[in-house]
Amino acid sequence: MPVEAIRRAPRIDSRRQNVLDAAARLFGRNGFAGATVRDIAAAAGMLPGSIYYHFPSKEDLLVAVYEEGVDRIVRTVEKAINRRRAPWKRLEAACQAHLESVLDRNDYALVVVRVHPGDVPAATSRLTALRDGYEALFRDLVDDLDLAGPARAKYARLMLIGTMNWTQTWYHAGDDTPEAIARQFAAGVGGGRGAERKGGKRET
Amino acid sequence: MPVEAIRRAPRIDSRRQNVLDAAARLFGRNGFAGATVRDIAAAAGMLPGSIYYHFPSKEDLLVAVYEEGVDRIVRTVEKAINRRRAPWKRLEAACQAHLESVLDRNDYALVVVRVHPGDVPAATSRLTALRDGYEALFRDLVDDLDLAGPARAKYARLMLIGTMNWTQTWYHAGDDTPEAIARQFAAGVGGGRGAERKGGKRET
DNA sequence: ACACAAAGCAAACGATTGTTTGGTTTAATA
DNA sequence: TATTAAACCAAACAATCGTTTGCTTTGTGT
Repeated sequence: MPVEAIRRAPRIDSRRQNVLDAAARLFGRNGFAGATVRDIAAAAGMLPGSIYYHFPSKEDLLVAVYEEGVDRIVRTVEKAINRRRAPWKRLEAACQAHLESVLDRNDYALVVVRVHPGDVPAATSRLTALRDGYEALFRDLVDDLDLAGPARAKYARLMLIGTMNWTQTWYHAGDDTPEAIARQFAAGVGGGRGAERKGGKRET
Repeated sequence: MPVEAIRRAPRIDSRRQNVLDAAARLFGRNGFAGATVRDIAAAAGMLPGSIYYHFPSKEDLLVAVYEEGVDRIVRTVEKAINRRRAPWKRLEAACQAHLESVLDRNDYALVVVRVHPGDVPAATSRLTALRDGYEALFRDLVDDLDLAGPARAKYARLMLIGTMNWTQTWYHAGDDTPEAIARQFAAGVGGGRGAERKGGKRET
């Protein structure tokens, strides 16, 4: 019986999640280099040094936030598309879910969108892999459409992801709802086909 | 006659441009907070303090780079579209010019794409205005198309700009040429209409 | 050749950076 | 209640940050 097995139950009110939330907020707003450990600690209600009880370094903290960010978007999008069957509706639902994550200023989603994997040299490949894993989700969605050729599918996917992640630079409250924007985007790559008509029938 | 008029001719080999180039390189690669004055000075071949002979602050240096960045893209795009007459060809040429600026790792273009106006609080409105001024160029191009309604025109513009600026996150050497990508993008928002066929006739 | 401004060096400034260390509080277990 | 690990504070560390200052070099017009 290993010694490590003898452990107390962790304290209920662990503030690790507070640190993660604060870090997500500041990384998402100011980027990796622009957010300081002191800012994060203050936002989490503790002193700078206390951060290092929960995470061994600033970079590890960023990776943890990034992982949870990808995890949240994946879960949100998967839940949205699991309720649909028609390929175009599934894509539209995925776009809407993604856009809501980004446009509601969801801190974790902003980190994934804003922080470049290259900003953290020691974790570049890890962050890239996470991002690629998420985008594979959209690859499947787009491949299920009946687009004219694999090239169009590839670029439809790239256009959608790029377009959606760029919304944070121009969107502000009062603009169209994420739902309306998602419909426009999906219709955009659809090119007259697909799900852009609200209650319309399918094309022949 | 004002005293300031009595000035010598500036030295020919002024290294102000070297500083700008070095700053563009590092701001574009590492962002504003991620690039240090020392790095920039070293890349320009001088000591950190010497930067402040040419620019009063790091923020002013960023603004200068950003201005030149916008200026370069505007000139490049305008030159590209002035040779075309057909609206779809003009849009396609503009996209190609923009993409070449970004994908050839043009340092100045990267700064405009990467640095958020909000990263430099003292100059946010200035940078936003510059960016908006450039995007107005695309507004005109898209409005000249015969898209179904102003909403579609607006989102076609947003999709194009977002998509193009996002390419830097996935593009690497060996991928399709900027020309091919531009054609795909323009065809994407065109939706079966427009200039996606290479030597094709215009639609009726 | 001389004067003078442009351009840059050398060296430091105080502030802030990520991080470490040792001690202290808190709460759960036995 | 005594024990023990979890969780955090308090204070500092060396390094690096943007920036300033005083002095020197470089080049150009007269």
